[in-house]
Amino acid sequence: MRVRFAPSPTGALHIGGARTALYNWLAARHDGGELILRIEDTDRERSTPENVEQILDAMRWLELDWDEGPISQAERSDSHQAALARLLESGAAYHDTATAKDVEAWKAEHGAGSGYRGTASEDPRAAVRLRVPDEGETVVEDRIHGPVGFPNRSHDDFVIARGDGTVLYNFAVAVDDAEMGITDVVRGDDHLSNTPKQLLVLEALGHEAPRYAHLPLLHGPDGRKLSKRHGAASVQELRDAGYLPAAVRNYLALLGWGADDDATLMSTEELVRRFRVEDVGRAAAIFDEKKLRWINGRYMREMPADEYAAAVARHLGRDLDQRLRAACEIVQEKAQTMEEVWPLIRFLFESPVFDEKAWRKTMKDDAPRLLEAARGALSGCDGFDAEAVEAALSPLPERLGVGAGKVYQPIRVAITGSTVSPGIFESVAALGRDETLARIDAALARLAV
RNA sequence: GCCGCUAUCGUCUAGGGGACUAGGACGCCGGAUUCUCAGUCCGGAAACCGGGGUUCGAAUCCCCGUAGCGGUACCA
Repeated sequence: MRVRFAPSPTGALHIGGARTALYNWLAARHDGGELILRIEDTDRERSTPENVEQILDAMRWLELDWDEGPISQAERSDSHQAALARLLESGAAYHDTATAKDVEAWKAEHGAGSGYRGTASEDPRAAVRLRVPDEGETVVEDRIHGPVGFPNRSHDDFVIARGDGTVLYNFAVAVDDAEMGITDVVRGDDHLSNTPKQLLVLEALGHEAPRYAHLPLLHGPDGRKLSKRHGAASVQELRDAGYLPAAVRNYLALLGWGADDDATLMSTEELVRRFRVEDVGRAAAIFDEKKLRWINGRYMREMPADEYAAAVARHLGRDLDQRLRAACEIVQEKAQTMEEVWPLIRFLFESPVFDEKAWRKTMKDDAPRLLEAARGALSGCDGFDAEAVEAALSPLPERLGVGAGKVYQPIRVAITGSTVSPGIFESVAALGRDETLARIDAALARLAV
């Protein structure tokens, strides 16, 4: 099996494109086949090196490797020209000077259901059209949709090369897929209507057609086509939002495809083993970040501690020192994304910034008494790991005759500035005795004012 | 307009004529775990687009609507 992922470099790789890449990759790896990366850059305007690099970047981040390429479609123009010449010579294609307006006029005369048919011109600088039969239909044997028939009569003799001789997408794709020995084309549904044209080109050239599978499109939460308005719509945005590549692969795999036993969390190895193109659904799916978050959280919690710490360090752009390791230990159970990590551990690296609302809520009249008691217990505490801290603090509520929250929340606010943090014992232990006492003192001073 | 595709809880889906009082997951709501938040555990609400057929029987098959989407470029 030889499959290909063939994006056009028009900017960042979108989630829909990422899923197409993933499905091709899964199909290839499942089958022991090859994945070819081809860049559809025949539109010179939009195809910049930066845009190409963005796609490669996204692929690498997703950890989807390819076996051949990236191959520039534009650089295959010699092959395209040769194929074009053959069609011109055999009469399967012809030069035509007709403009869009001419085509429109022709249709007005012949009926909207009839495709345009032109007449051959001697002008070598006219666009080239492919002759489409008037009778019969072209059938796409799609692995997901089943057979889909298109009446030939409804297709125009479509343009395959511009007046300047450069070829157009539907022609280039057909030639490339055939010449590169692609056995399976797996791409978005938006290409289903293009497929009969490519089939017509293939037939005119005498090439065998690959198998086709058209994936349902991905939509945004409003049911419309996915775009920037929908938040994290590109792979780099997903990365910046703190998602893990493995979690993204898992989630994307589930968008349009499901294991027969409804399994949700699947390792990449499991996805490779179970994925089958013919099991992909037919309806468009909506990208739901909530579920991605949940899956991501599961992956974050299940990561080995070392790997987790390394990933956090990388995301934060910080050195992985002892302090960061300690921070990771107390936060791993809590964060759903990498982005959520920093706010929870920040207090270990910087002085607390007091959230005034939190302060007012917790620092009530008896706060000085409670903080003094906590301070005393902690300063006299034997050792300072989480167990020791718990042993020192846990008798306090009963001794002071108040609820546990009454004692712990002021401490939390004093050391973190916020009412939200990792567990209080772990947080205090990670901060260390000196700093904890200093922060409690600072809070006490602030209260005295 | 023309040519296609699609249609099960809010979302992702299971289902492929009787096993369906339509299952699972996310989300949501409620409860528990009372150091916050998160997590975890338990429970709950929540769907077969509409109308015709076919059949003893339809979420499952067919037709017609409707809606959404795609193509209809000398874009990809």
